[in-house]
Amino acid sequence: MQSILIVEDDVIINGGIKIYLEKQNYCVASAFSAAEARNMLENNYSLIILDINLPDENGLELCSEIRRLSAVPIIFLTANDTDENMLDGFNHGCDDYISKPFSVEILSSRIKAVLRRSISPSNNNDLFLFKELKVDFNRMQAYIKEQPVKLSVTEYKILEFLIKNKGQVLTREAILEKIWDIDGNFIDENTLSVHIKRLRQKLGEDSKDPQYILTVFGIGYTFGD
Amino acid sequence: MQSILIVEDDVIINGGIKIYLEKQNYCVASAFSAAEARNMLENNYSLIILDINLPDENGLELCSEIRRLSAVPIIFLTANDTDENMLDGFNHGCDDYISKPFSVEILSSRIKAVLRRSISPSNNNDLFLFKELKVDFNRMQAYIKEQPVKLSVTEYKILEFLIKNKGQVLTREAILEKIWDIDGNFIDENTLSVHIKRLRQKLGEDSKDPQYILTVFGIGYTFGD
DNA sequence: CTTTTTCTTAAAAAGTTCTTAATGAACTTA
DNA sequence: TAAGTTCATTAAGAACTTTTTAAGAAAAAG
Repeated sequence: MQSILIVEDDVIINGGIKIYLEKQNYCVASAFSAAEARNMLENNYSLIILDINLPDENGLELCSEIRRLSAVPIIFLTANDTDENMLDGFNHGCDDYISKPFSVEILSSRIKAVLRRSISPSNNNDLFLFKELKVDFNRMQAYIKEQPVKLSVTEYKILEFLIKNKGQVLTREAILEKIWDIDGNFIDENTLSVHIKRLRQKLGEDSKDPQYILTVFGIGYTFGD
Repeated sequence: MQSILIVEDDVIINGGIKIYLEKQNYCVASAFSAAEARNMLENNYSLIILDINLPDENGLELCSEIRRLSAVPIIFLTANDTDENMLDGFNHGCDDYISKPFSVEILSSRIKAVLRRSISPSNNNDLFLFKELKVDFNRMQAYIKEQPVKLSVTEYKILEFLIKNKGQVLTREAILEKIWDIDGNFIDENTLSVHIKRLRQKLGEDSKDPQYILTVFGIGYTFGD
C-alpha cells in the first residue's frame, strides 16, 4: 500500500485530508509542524503533502531539505495563490501545487498523477547522507554541499565500503581484500593509506579532525562517529 | 516531444515554469531577454511564452518580429492586466494571454489549448536542446549554433544513446553492446574511442574541456554535466 | 568499376590513476 | 619521556586508460 505524509498545522484540514485519503486506501500519517515532519522522514513515504505556511518553519525550506534526502514526490498546499510562491515551490523541488481552497477530488487526482509519474525506474534513488556529504549509489557519485566530487573508481569503492559498513570498524586487511579482491598480500599496505589520504582530501576533510573517514589506530578505519 | 521557449527576465518565474513544464514532459528552453530570445528563434519551438516587460525591449515588438518569421503560437505573460494591454497583445499576433499572478493549472491548460489549436505537422518535432547543440530526433540531424552537423549513422546513434541516457554514466561495454548490437567482443574497444573522437570533433568540442560528451575515466562516457 | 565516404585496426602520444618508497607525524606502551 | 609501531604525507614514476593519428578495409555512392 502507498503511504502519504500530510504536513499541515491546521488540525481540521489535516484531519479531513487524512480521513478522505484513508477511504481511498492510502496509509496516512499526519505531522503538524516542520519539526515533527522531520522526525518522521525516515519512514520512506510514497508521497508528502506539504503546507507552505507552517508554524515553526517555512515549508519551502523543509522541501529543499527533503529533496536532499530523497526523490519522494511532494505536493505543496498553500493559501498564497501568487505565481511567485508557486514557482518558488517548483524551484525548491516540489512536484505539484494545490491552492486552498481545493476540492478533495482535485487533491485525489493530483495525488494519482504525481504517484504515476514517480513510478519510473530512474527514481530508484539510493542515497546516503551524512553532514555535508551525499552519495548517490546508483550514479556512483559523491557530493559535498551538493557539489559533485570527482572520485576515482578505487576511491569510490573504498568510500562505499566504509559507508555500507558504517558503525563497525573495518580492518586494513578487510578493506584491502574487498577492494583489491585478491588476498591483498601482493599489495603494499601503504597503498591504502595513500588512497584514504586522497579520498579525505577530495571530501574536504580537515586532517586534524576528520568528519567522515576516521582512523582507528592499530586496526583500520570507520565511517562517521 | 514538444518544445517550449520561455522569455522572462525574472529568474524565479522563468525557472519555476521551466521545471513545471519539464515535469509535464515538454522540452523547455529559457531566455532572459529579447536579445537572447532572438538568437534562439531558429530552433522551431512548438510554443513561445513571452513576458511583455523585458529589460531590453518591449515584448510586443518581439512578438511582431517573431510573427514575421513564423506562425509559432505565442502566449503573453504580463502584470498589466488592462484590456488595452491585452488587446495590444492580440493585435501584435499573440495567441493567448495570461496575467500575473497566475496558477500553473491555468498556464498548463492554456498551453494545451493553444498547442491543440496549432496542430500543424511541422510542429511535431522531437527536439533536444543543450547549450549550442540541437538534435532533431525525427530527422536524425544534429545542429551546432543552428548549423547542421553531418554525422555518420554510427556517430548519430552514439550521440542519441548518450542523450537519451543523460544523467547516468554509460560504460564502454554498454555502448558497444547497444551500438554494435552483438556481444561487443568481436569489436576492438578502441573503435568506440575513435568514433567518440570524431563525434566530439564534429560537435566542435574543446578537447581540453568537452561540453557534451564527458569521459568518466575507467568507466565510460556520459552526456552533459 | 571507380570514387568517395565511413568504419576498423593498430600504434604512438597524452592523460589519469595507482603504487612504491622515503620521510615525518601521531599514537601506544613501558 | 623514550622507543617502537602505525599512519599520514609527499613526490616520482609505473601501470593503465583514453585520445589522437594514420592507413587499410569495407561499404555506399556515382
